Amino acid sequence: MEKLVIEFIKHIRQYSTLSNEAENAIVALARNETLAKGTILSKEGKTCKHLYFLKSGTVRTYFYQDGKDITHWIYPKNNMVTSWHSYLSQTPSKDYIETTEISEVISLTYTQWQELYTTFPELERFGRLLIEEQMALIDDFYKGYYFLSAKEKYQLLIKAIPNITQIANLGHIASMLGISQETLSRARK
Amino acid sequence: MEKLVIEFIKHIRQYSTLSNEAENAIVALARNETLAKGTILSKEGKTCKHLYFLKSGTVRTYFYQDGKDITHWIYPKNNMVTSWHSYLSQTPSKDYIETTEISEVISLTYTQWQELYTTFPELERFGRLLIEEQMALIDDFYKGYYFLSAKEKYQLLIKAIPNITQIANLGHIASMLGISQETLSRARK
DNA sequence: TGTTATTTTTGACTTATGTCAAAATCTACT
DNA sequence: AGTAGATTTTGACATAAGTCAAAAATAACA
Repeated sequence: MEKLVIEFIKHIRQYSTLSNEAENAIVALARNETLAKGTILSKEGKTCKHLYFLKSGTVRTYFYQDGKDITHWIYPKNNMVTSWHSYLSQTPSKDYIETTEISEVISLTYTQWQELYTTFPELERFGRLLIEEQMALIDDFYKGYYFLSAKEKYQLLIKAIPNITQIANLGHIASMLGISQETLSRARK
Repeated sequence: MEKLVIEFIKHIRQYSTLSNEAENAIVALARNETLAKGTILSKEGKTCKHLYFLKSGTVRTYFYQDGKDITHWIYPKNNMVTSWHSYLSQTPSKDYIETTEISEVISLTYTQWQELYTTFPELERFGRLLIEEQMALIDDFYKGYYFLSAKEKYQLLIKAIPNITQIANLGHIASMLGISQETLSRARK
């Protein structure tokens, strides 16, 4: 089990150089979990308190709009996952986060991170670079998005998450792209 | 002119406590400019090197898709502005940034910020909080966006930028929302 | 291996929004 | 104030994508 945290440390090291003290602090605080398929990590109305590192498995974030289940994003393994708006502003979430297959996650809470940021500047750097990366991805992905046809949207997603068809079903992918399942089915031919 | 930098310092102070040394460093590096309407701050193909604080005026970011001018976002005064993907990754931009009226901006370069981050932890905190705020805004704004009707999209924008009709014309707003100008014109009645 | 459940595809029809073009309104400058 | 330019609105029509429903394909499981 402890091995999982080491994977997370390795991940952080890709962003910022870690002192031994910072590493020890993270190892001491991090929670390791192996989660069954369908586990809910965060739900609507609750403030998302955790920032997760998904070591293995797949996670889907979704919300309900007019009673319909809309996929927000699908996260393959080795990604940082949370309900960004809720986590960053510590206000109630509109999202659900669920595992769509058996998954291993390492997590710390928002409060723990705030303390780590103050104590270890190199972790504050990690925090900054992490969000910057997410921001750059989003800024790029959605540029001109709504002027694309259903087919072009699908192609863009394939480029962003090549194995998306292996880790998510059509309905989830379609709602993530903002198109109907039927249209997506027709588009990919 | 120097007064402008003070406004920027005030802005930073809303995010992080500044030491005198950090404040002096920013004052020494910051560039103040008053820009005529239509000034291009960054263009397609070039790497966006500056992070701007828009003290007064209005800025529009846009790009070309199939030869059409698509507005990415409109920034009212007192906002931090840059071409996020290009600035954060220091790679060539797809965006243009232009003032749509006479504007005052204070700016530092990406390189300057990297040095400031390393020297002053409180500025690294500012950098982190700034990008976190942007991220939370985007995450919230676009949630379920493409399942909204033209009218609902417009209402969402009004909520995000109440004075948008004063600072941008219909065509710019429409392309920003991903709808045609005609549809927007009909929707807002 | 047969049966049931789930997911994906296909078909028929509807609709919101796009496109092109012209008219109307607003804005700015001499 | 009057003219030219830019912006917004209106009209007519085309079309991509939505919806509802059923069939086909795939996966799950006894």
